[in-house]
Amino acid sequence: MSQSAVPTRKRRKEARPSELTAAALELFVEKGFAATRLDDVAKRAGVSKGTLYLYFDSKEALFKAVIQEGMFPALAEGEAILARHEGPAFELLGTLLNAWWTLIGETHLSGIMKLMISEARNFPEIAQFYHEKVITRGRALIAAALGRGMASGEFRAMDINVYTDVIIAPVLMLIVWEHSMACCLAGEPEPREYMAVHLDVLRRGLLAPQV
Amino acid sequence: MSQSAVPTRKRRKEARPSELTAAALELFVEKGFAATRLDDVAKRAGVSKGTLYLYFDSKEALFKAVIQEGMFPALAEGEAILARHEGPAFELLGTLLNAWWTLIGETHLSGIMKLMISEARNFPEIAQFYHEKVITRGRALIAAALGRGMASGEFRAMDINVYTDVIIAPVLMLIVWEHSMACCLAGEPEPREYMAVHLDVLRRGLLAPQV
DNA sequence: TAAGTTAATGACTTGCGAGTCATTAACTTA
DNA sequence: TAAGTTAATGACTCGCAAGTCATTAACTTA
Repeated sequence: MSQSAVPTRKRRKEARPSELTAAALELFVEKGFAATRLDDVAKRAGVSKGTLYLYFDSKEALFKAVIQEGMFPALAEGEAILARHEGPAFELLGTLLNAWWTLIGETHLSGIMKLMISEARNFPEIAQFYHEKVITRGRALIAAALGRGMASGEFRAMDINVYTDVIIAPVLMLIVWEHSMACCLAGEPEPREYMAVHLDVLRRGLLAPQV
Repeated sequence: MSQSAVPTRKRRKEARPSELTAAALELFVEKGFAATRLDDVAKRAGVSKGTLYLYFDSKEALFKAVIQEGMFPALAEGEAILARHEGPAFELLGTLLNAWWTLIGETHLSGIMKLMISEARNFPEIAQFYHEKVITRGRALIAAALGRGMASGEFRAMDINVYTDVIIAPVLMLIVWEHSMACCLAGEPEPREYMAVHLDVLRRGLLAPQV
């Protein structure tokens, strides 16, 4: 008997957790938390359901782990950009928004945002955590860029908090859209083009009138 | 025995369907489709689960009904605004966006948008329907305002399709936000203020330079 | 007011999926 | 290579919620 084709089970204690959260992220984003079967998560991670329970106590614990993973490196990179940037504040703003798209929007991490929006009301404590540790921190990046431009007179006077939200919204919406209405994307603008237009509107909308 | 307090059952064939879809909308938006129990929907509509099945064949049929209800009157009103408006295109744009907020954003109808985003990938056919009949039609309103302004020279030249999406995004995001991260809304700007800032950025971002 | 019609009920069935655990087999080390 | 350790498995339990249906009671009309 040739048992050469039998996929022998392997012991890979280190790799399992991240493989499981990655699989869970994909399925949670696609189907939602409640509609995702743990059997399917395990299968996608190439493992049995029993193994999943070796690493996570419950479905909710898995969810929490999915949310807590990722994101932080991207935020740190954003903060590094902010710290090292010299030159026009509008350029900084553009760099930050583009980094956002490159580091999060284009990657699987973007799914976390859609997932959080869908499930926030079912997991208020996790939403709270996410709001404090991720959203607030991300928003602070944009607010800092606006503050810098206002201080230097490059931007006109504005209410930074409100403007920050208005500036962030199209980027978030783009991400959310790609994870939900992806089926109806024919005729939609390319993300890059969309981002360029957004920046274009902002340039005219934020800059102080030339003296 | 005083049975005066007993809530006697009433026969109200006409009113039931809309009461049931209204209850379902609230719960679907709050918990998501899969996590909502039909017992709870029925209870909120003041009816038993058996009654629910008198009017809807299945949970999915109920979902479809929820999505199909509403929205159309608001779209019609938007189209009426477009048809009757005379004067500056930017004013038209502002009127449309404000009407959007008043007729949808502030009402329960706004939940449909969040619901659709959360569930689109689980119900592709319904997402398709919603995209064609609602989104496309709503987007056409904004696009028409932009077209009018460009034709008259009030707005500078632009790619109308892309700009339409960028303009709509903050309004959608505001709606979605209020239905998901509502728990963390302390310190967030008021919707009206947010809308005003959005329009303010647009005014400067869209208008052609004064000659 | 009695007979007929149908809206409404809620106890019941049933299948599905979260969580368990005794067994297996991949590694370790003596 | 044999004994010991633990990662991995998958068949199992058990509760929950979708969907059913025989019964009840609110209306109708003769």
